[in-house]
Amino acid sequence: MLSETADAIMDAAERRIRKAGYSGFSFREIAADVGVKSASVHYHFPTKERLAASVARRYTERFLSALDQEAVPGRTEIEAWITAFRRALHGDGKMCLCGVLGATSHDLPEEVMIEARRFFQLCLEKLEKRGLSHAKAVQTLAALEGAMLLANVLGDPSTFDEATASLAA
Amino acid sequence: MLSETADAIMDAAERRIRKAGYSGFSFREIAADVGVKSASVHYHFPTKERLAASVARRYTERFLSALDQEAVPGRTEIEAWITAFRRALHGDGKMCLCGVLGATSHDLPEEVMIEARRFFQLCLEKLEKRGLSHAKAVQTLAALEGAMLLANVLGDPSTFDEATASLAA
DNA sequence: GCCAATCTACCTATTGATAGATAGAGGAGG
DNA sequence: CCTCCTCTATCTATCAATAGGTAGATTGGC
Repeated sequence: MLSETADAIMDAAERRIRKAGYSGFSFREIAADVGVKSASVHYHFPTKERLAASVARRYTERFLSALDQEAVPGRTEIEAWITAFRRALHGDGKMCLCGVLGATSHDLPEEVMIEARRFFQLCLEKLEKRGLSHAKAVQTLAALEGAMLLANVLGDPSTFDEATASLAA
Repeated sequence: MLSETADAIMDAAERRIRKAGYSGFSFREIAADVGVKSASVHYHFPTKERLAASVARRYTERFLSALDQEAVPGRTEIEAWITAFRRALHGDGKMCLCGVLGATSHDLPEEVMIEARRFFQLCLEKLEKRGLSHAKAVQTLAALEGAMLLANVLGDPSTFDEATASLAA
């Protein structure tokens, strides 16, 4: 359903949003990344708000499905979450996309804010479905997002492992 | 040493950065908030980079000194940290300023990135000075920043208390 | 007179977005 | 096979608004 170009646009937008946030990327930058003109980006995604919202929704879907694939026998549920977040951290985009968006939540266009919030709501829902209390689910997700933030700002990926070490216990 | 106007400029800049990040505010917006022209903002802070870096440094100083004031008898060290972060959350700016900046760390001008990183380094140093292991310090700070992020994006301040409930134990 | 502080006015670059032209693919009908 | 039409996807060119930053005049207190 999505053309090759639309896919490449979303890839470029995801990379840039994870690095610089919603107000830190432009249509022309995305277009240059993909190798087209900015008008072509508008053809596939009429507004910046819609582009960012589409990218956030795709990110959420991919993240939740990646989580399912980390659930292997002999590994606790929380270990699977740690692994999934660590993979997101070590990919070329360093931060969680919805973490970056969520940090400036009060300045986002509505559509984008809703998608960012949805990521966290679905994560909590999933954690609770695995038997965690609401409080424990919130604590786990906060610890994982905070660990990514610290690793990012300190420029040291091993900080993520240190920060999440006690979660598995 | 700092004029009244320079102070008001930093106040406005801090509010806007906490809401929208480094690329989410402009000299003209700050000027309008304060009630002067944008050229006057440039007079006090020649570049955007220097303004943001100054704001981040002041935020760090204020935060660390606020921490000291939360250290009352009969309250554990970690309870003081939770209280200090909760105060930052409930102020008009919802997120931790250095948390917002740190999320887009890889896109910041160098001076600003250094100040954001410094906030986290000093926080860790202080936690370790109170007897926490490095790992425990990292876990605590990650949990607090993550708790702010979740409360912010979910639009529910009580999430912060839920997320930090187990830290005091 | 001097100096800090503010102003008006402007510069160049970039922003998100739109209009309109163009090129090519794929049918439909003769 | 050929012509006409439509649709998709891209382009060029442009818009008004806003960005960060600068030059130079003005104001008012010491």
